[in-house]
Amino acid sequence: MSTAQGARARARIEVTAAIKEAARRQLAEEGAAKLSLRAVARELGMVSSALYRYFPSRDELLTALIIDAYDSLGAAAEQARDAAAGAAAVARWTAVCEAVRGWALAHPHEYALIYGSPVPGYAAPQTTVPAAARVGLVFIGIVRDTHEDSGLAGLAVPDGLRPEAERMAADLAPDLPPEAITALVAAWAQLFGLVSFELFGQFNKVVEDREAFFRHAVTGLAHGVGLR
Amino acid sequence: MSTAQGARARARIEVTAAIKEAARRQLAEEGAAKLSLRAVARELGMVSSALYRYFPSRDELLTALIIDAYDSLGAAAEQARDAAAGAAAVARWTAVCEAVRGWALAHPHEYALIYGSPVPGYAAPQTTVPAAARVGLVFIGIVRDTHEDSGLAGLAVPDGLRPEAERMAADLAPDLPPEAITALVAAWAQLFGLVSFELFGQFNKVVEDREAFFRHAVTGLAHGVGLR
DNA sequence: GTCTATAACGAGATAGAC
DNA sequence: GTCTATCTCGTTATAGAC
Repeated sequence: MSTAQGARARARIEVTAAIKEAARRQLAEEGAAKLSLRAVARELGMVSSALYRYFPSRDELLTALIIDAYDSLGAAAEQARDAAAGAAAVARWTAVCEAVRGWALAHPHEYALIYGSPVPGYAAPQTTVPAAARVGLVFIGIVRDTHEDSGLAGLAVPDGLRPEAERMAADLAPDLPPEAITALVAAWAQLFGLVSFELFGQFNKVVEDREAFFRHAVTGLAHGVGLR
Repeated sequence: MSTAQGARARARIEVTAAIKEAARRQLAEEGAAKLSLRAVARELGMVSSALYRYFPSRDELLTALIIDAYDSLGAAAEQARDAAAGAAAVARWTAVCEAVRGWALAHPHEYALIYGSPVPGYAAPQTTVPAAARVGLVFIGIVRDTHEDSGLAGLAVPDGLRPEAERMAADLAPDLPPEAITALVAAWAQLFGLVSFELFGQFNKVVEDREAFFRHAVTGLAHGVGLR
């Protein structure tokens, strides 16, 4: 009886994975806006209604893909952070940035799903938030280590932004100075600007040696958050 | 006869504009991936085959929308630059950045069309390049003015990036130092990272006072390209 | 209980004959 | 330019296999 349940549970996990895999393939070919349950079912030799045992709606399948993508990116970032554990703060920062870029280049359609244009008619639920936060937390961790260790350099915030900076710090990392959190959020957005421009074709005929360019740019971002 | 031709030409321009307008509405509702000539025709009370007199394919209609969007954004940037003509370099820089953000907030779907995920199965032709370059040229102009006037401050490029920096400078602005062009291209991508994060929902529950945050972040970008 | 398959709905897209 | 027949889609109800 327990083995029967185990087999069923295992089968369920496998089918769920197969559905998501097929959906990711479709994501690459048609884009998120055209993701269709029927096409996924067809590819798997199933009938569309059978998919509803695994995902209650098309939107929930999309949500699962989004969470998987955020988690995969987050894991890549965490792994890069751990692999660079002994290095200086700037080196750890750039290592994580390069892991983000590497993941994006390896998974362009999943990247577009989470950091590209919103899917019309779809609103991501709050369930995606923890997975989405993972990358950011890695960067916060690096800044926190430096803050506690050698301190952060050259950060400032104008008076007009002070309340918002304090609000963000209270929300995201109460142990860090508001100036650092403000710079961090900006650097976070700017990092993904660099990745998106490369991935979405904006650097075509502009930047050729993208790896060197990216490394230099994210080193600048590291300095911008007070790492030295 | 010349009046008849004039009227015909005028009608053609009007219909073309109506088609693009309807297409933009569809862009907002269904997204670029689902832009369909048939739906556009329906909205205009035309038959789909009639549209082919104005746009030879869906892709050409998309291209026209993309060029219009780039031109509209470019014009907004140029206007902001001209309006701030007398001000200091950093103020002119932030004014143009704020115009970019303002345009994006006012035209979110057109922004997604040009700076969001690529449309599956569509590749933008070279015809879009001049329009796409307009915003960038505004920023180059500000940096050039400062370079010629008071000079640029604190720019450097590592040895590994030197050849690429020189290649980019030769391509984009041979009269400017390669360090400045490198910083400028990075700032350009980072600016759109800030705008995209706000527009695509990444700042939800993170940044509340977006205007103040943006102003501070782009001031940092201005410093990053050597403006003081 | 858990799953898959059949059939159907209403809506919309599409292809082709006329 | 119009009409129609045939596709697609998400989703549900239902019946039966395991």
